[in-house]
Amino acid sequence: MPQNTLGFASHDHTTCVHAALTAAESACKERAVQFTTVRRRVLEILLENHAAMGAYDVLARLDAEGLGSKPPVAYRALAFLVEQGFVHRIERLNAFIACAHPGAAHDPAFMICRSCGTVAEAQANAAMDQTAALSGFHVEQTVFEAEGLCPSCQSKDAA
Amino acid sequence: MPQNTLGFASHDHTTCVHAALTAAESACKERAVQFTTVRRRVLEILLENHAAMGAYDVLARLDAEGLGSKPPVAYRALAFLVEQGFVHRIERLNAFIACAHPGAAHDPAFMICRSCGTVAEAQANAAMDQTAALSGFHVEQTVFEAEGLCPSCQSKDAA
DNA sequence: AAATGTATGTTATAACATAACAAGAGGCGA
DNA sequence: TCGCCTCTTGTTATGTTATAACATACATTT
Repeated sequence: MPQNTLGFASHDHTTCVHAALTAAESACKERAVQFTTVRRRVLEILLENHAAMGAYDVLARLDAEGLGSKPPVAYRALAFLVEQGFVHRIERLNAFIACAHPGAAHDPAFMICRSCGTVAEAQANAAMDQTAALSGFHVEQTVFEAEGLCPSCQSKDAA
Repeated sequence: MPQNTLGFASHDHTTCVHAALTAAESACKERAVQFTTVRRRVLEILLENHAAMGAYDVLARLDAEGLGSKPPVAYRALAFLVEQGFVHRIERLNAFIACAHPGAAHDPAFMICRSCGTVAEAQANAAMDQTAALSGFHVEQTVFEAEGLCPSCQSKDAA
């Protein structure tokens, strides 16, 4: 079930950011949870360049804006955003990235370029479920990450 | 906590440990790399109960046996074993587990029980490669981990 | 012995993450 | 209004995971 890969292609960024924020806002209203200043700002920071950022990188930004300076501030906002599905955690990098498919139910997969650090989100298929079902394992969450070289870094390698 | 289970089934543990050590030993000979005391012992520790262990847990064991007490000792041995394919890293748990299919070329997938902590290794299919190929990404390594409930913990849940 | 390559020992610190408790802000019923 | 409840944020302190950097040891080759 392949999908588009925001990460390696250019796009209309302003529209994309706006769409993501709007989607998050309305999802919060619907679920009766609060889209507070800190939470909103963290999502905006992650959306800025679609990069995977460590919790402490996010925290540094918050601190610069006077929104909090202690690790729990960042971790709590990130935990909220991950819970709500607006942000994904990249285990391989101990980092976080804004969801590229806001609103859609999904089982994300990531392609991580080891050279430039770009992370692209794709749609994983249900491959794991099959395997798991055979052993009676009940899957609740999946981590599916590939590390390698993105198209642009492959070209540079060849040069 | 199930002990001496490979995945979610019991097995002939003595034979399994012996096979894994023998396979590692001959692979090292073939590749002209050294299967030193520390490296061998770390693999043995991980094989003992097929559990995923943190680097510091492994280090505690090494320390108790006088084989080293500082983090780099454990991390270096683990890095070697991962490089050689005798051990896998579980990103989700920041932990390490002995390979359940020594010698076979593979692309491992893991099922992690959030209740009892048991980790089972399965064979991943090439699902990611397909998805990645469409975007021109060159996959070098994959992380494929599922978290959920193992058969035995599902039963307990129902009770 | 000197040079080389690989492995180990050690110090120090970086990087990532959370427990625990205090304090504010807002809603809501008595 | 007051008191209560809940959610969020602020802060201290610490726990956990990981690596850089440099020193030493040990075996092999020349």
